Amino acid sequence: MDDRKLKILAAVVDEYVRTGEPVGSKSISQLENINVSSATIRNDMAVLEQLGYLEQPHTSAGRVPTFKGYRLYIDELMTPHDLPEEEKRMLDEMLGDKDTPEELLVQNAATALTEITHCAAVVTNAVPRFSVISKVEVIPTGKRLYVILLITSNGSIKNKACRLEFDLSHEQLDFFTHYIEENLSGVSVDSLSEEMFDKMVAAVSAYMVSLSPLVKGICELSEDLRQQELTVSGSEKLLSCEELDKMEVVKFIEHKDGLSEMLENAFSGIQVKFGSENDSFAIGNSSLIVSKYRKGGKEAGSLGIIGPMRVDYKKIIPYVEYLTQKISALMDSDDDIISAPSDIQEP
Amino acid sequence: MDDRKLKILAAVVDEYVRTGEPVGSKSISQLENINVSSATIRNDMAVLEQLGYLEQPHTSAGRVPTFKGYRLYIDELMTPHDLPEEEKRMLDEMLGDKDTPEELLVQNAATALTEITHCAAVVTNAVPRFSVISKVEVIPTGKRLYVILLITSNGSIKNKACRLEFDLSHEQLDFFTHYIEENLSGVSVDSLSEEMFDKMVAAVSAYMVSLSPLVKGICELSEDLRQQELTVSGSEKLLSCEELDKMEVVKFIEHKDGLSEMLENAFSGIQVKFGSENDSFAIGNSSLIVSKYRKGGKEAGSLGIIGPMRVDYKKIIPYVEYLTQKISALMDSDDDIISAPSDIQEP
DNA sequence: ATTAGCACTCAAAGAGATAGAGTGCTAACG
DNA sequence: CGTTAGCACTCTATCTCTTTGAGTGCTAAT
Repeated sequence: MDDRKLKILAAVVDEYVRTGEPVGSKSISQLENINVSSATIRNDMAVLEQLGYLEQPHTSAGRVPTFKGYRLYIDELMTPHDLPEEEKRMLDEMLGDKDTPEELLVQNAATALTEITHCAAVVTNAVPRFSVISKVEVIPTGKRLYVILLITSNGSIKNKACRLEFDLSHEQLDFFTHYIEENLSGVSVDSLSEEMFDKMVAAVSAYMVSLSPLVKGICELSEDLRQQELTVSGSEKLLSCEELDKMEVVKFIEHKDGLSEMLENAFSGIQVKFGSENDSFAIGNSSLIVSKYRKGGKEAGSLGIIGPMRVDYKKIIPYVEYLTQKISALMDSDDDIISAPSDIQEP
Repeated sequence: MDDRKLKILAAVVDEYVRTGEPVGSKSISQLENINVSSATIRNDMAVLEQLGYLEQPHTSAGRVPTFKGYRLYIDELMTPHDLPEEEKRMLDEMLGDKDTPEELLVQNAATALTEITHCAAVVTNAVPRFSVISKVEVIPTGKRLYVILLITSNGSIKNKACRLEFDLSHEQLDFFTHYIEENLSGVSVDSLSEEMFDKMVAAVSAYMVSLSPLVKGICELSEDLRQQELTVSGSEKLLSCEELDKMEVVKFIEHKDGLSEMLENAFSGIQVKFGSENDSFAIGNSSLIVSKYRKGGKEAGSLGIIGPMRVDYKKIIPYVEYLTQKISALMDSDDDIISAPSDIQEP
């Protein structure tokens, strides 16, 4: 593979991304840093086509990059733009600071991405896998009705109402609260399991059968905590994309088919995947640009955009990269929102 | 206005709703309960057009109802279908029972409506205007960090983390909890106001200045409670509608322009409004079918669908009507989920 | 190895031509 | 007088045919 051929491939991708039309040998020859005639370019393009990097929509049309062509361009040829300082400042402002709740942080990042790229943004929340349960409270609020409050060290607070068969006495509630505190306080969210709660139901039932709904309630709350949530925002932008199949987009908006697999399989660092490469993903001709953000050095969630394959990678990749780095930084400084249970001052 | 002409107008609407094509005099004359020739119908249709009830996309095409035509059809001509018992049972099942939280109830209704009608569903939550605050708890969860828990008699539970300047002693927390309990317990959500909280901040600050963030936190939670929330679900269905302008639909999905005004202006009972009649609403050629549900005899929120003007009113209206009635019934029986504070058994 | 020149291809855009659904009007009918 | 059959007329949708032009591939010259 000739050096000039690579240059031509890059030029074709750039031009196609810019105009959206198949690009011909003439328009390439007129570019600044190309100093060969259109005939030479035609020959090279024919070779690039044979190698599978370009294709023609039909004879006598210009060339369009194949996804193999995009792949080479992204992995080897492209040099991403630098993000100007003022852009960085703008993004910082949109994101929030270290006091911004984690959920809001990724949500803000998603909003920023949709506005800048005019594509759909996709984010997953940070599963607080490595945070621990710092407090469980059971608060009576009415006839046989109790509210369970579950708080983790990373600042998630979940609540749930729970109706029992009988009212609990002061002692019964005390017993239960102590039991739960002893068994769950300081336990990491990741190690919570269905079996664990089954055991607790058994233990608690031995004392008083009608307590078991409370344990079940806590179990359900902990499931909420562990759940990886996938949010796609601005998906309506995909409908304005000429190159995406409307039916496929509508289906994707409804079911988000294949997206979580795509994200799970991604390794760290910025990454670009094409709908056509992966048959579990619903939208052909689409491109997914994602990166994972980290918290405490561990992967915590993903952030990126879904758009047409013809998208300005040079421009968009730096945005996604910067945002994930920034989120990682903010989440780490943010680790001590709610301190570990040992520090809690009991009233 | 001739009786036969009305019959013909109704037939045109029915046919147009069924087929989606402009309807001609011949197809009307072949209908069962029409016993005049196509020529007669042609004459009548010409009159209906002059009166503004019908229009022709172009000469030598059939007629299509104008929105004035739809209006007359809906208000006077149409007889809604009866909802078969099995449909009612299915809806009952989808909705939930009296133990289902109110939010979920309306959300289930929205899901049911999108599935049945293939239109977007719109719901507003029940603002718990007439329910009262039954409990406020402040729970220490870490260094200078407190979680506020606000519970109302209708079962809403809201929480919020709050960071103070200093840690509170047992006595200080006790003082605060008692003060809040005394001033808010049993107060109706509707009567909560900014000024009220301003006074409380002043009173509490006299005791200890650094308590004021807690009051502000409670104030913010109460704002959450009072907020009317508008949810549109299944809005992607609108994009499959031929007769709606895609750009307008996308704009609507993004901003929900004019919808809350439309809903606020609605009076009780089932109601149909057209996008074309109301210029604040974003989607031309659209139709909004809503009804308000009630709680304790008072209007509590709205429920309905947004679709193209060409929609099967005879079929859909009974669904919306039945669902609002059912929700009203469930919400009333549901009024005592969390009993008033006097009934609370303190541990 | 590169380039100019030229014949060739193919989609997109435009120009008629045709078919058919539906109308409006007129004259006949009960 | 309201209703109806008959007929000429209109207008769109669809098809085919032609034209246009961008872009190619090949060949021969540099």
